[in-house]
Amino acid sequence: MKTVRTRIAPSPTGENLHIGNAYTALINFVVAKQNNGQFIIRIEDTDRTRFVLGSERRILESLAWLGIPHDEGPDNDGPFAPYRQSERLEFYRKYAEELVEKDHAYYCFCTPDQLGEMRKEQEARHEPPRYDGHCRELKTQNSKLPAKRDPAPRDKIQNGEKYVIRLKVPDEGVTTFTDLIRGEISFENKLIDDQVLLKSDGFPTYHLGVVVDDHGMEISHVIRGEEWISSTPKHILLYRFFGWDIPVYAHLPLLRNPDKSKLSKRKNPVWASWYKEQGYLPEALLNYLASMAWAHPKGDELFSIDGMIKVFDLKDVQTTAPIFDIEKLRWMNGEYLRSYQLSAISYQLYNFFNQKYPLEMIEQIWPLVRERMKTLKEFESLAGFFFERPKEYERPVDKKLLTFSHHALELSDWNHDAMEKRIREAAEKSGIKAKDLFMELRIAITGKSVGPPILESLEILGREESLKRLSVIPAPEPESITI
RNA sequence: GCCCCGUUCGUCUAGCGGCCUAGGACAGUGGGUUUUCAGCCCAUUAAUCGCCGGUUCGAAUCCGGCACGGGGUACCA
Repeated sequence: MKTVRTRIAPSPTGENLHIGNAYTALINFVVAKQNNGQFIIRIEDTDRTRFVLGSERRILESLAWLGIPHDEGPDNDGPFAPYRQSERLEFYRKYAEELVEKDHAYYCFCTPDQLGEMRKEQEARHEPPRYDGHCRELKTQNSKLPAKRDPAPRDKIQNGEKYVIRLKVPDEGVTTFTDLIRGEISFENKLIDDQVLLKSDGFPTYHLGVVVDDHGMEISHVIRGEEWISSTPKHILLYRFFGWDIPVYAHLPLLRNPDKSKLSKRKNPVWASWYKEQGYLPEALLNYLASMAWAHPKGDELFSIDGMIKVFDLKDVQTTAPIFDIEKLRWMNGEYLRSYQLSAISYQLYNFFNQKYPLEMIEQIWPLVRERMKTLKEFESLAGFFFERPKEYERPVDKKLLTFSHHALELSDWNHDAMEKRIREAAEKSGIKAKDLFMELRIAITGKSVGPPILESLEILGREESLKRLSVIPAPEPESITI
C-alpha cells in the first residue's frame, strides 16, 4: 500500500495560525500518524498582494506550540524541498505550458479591466458571471495547431503583452469525485469556469499550485475544509490532463461562528496565539477541536492525541458544520489544568507569566486555586494578591468586624486550625457570625469576596504581611467607619 | 441568480430500519458538602430528530419534494 502522506497548506496572509487551520492540521496529522505516514507543511504564498511579513514564522510557531510536529516543511526541508510555493515557480510554469501544449489550457490576454466589464454586462443580463472564452479560440484562421505553437498568441507574447494561462474546461460531460466523508459529488463541466492557472505575474493560482505540489510531494490524502468542494472538479480535471493519480479527498466541515457563518475574526477569536495568550493549554484546545464533527467511539470526552490516533477514522467525521463554542473549551481546559502534577503546572504558570512570580510561591499557591481556574491567565486574578496588595477593594471593609478577627489572629499560633478556632471564638463572644468575620478578612486581604480559602492564604502570606494588611485599611467612605 | 454541501436538546454529539416514550457532555436550574467562589456528589430542565409526502408490519435512520442554513461562483487562498 502507498505511504500515507498528508499536508496542510496555509497561506501567510494572516496574523497567525487560524483555528480552522489548526483543526485541519490536527486531522491531517492524526491520519498521517495512524498510518505511519508523514505530515507535511507547505506554504502557499502565491498571493503577493495579501502577503503578511512574519506570518509564516508565527504559523509554524503556533503549530509547534500546539504539539503538531511536521515531518517536512519550509523550516526543516525534506526530499521535496522547497516547501514554499514562491520558490517553486518554475514547476508551475512548466506544467502550465505543458497543458497549453496538450491543448488543455490556453493563453488569455484579457485585461482585468476587460474582465470586469464583461462581468458587469453578464450581471446586467442576469447571467452567471464567468469567463466568456474570448481568448479560447485565439488562433490564426483555420489553424490546427495547438495554441502553444500557433503564431497568433505567440506573436502577442513576443510583443510583450501580459497574459495568463487558463484551464480549458470541457464543454460537456460531468466531473465526479469521491469524498471520503461525503461520498460521490458531481459537477457539470459546462458550469465550471475556465480557471486561471498561471497569473500574469508568473505565480500560479491555488488550483494549479495545489495540484502540481500535491502530486509532486506525493500527497496521498487531501484533507481540507469544505470551502474547497466546488473547486475540486477543477483539480480533478488537472490530474486527468496531466495523467496523474488522483489523491483521496476528504472535505472537513467548516467551523462556524455562533451565527452559523464561517468562523471569522470579526465574530470570534480565531488566532491560535489568542488561545495561548489567554492561558489555554494546547492539549485542551486540540482535544476540543477533535470533538468537532467527531466523537470518540467510547464516548470519552477527554482524550489525548495519541488516544485519538488509535481510534480515529476519517469516515466517522460528520458532515454537519459545528459551531465553535468557547464555553466547552473552557470547561475542558479546567479539566486539563486540574489533571496536571504540581511541579508541571507550576512551571507552566511560571513561564506563562514570564517568570514574574517565584516558582516556589506558585507551588505553594497552586493547591489553593486549582479548583477555581479554567485558564492559566486566571491565576493572576485569583492569586495576584499574594504578590501585590490589592489596589482596588470590592467594598470598604467593616473596621469593627475586622478588629475582632485581627485580635483573634494576633493571639493565635499562625496555623490554619489555631486561626480558625480563634476566629470562631471571637465570633461567639461578640455575637457576630463567624461567616461574616471570614468574609471581612477576605476582603481586607484579597480585596474581593471570592477566591482561595482565606486562612490558607493568610498562612502563605505569613504573619507579618497579613497583620500589616489588616492594619492598613484603605480609606472607606467616612460614614461607614464605626469604631 | 446559478452550482455544491448540510439540517437530532441553547451548544458539541450518540444513533446506520425494531434495543429510541432519542443516550452522553458543556451550559442552565435545584439540592448536598463548605468561611466565599470553585470543585465534587445528587437531581433536574431541554430535541413532536427542519417540514410535507412516499417505501415498510415498523423510520431520527431509506427515497422524493419543499423550506431553511452554509460554502462557492476572483489574475484570494
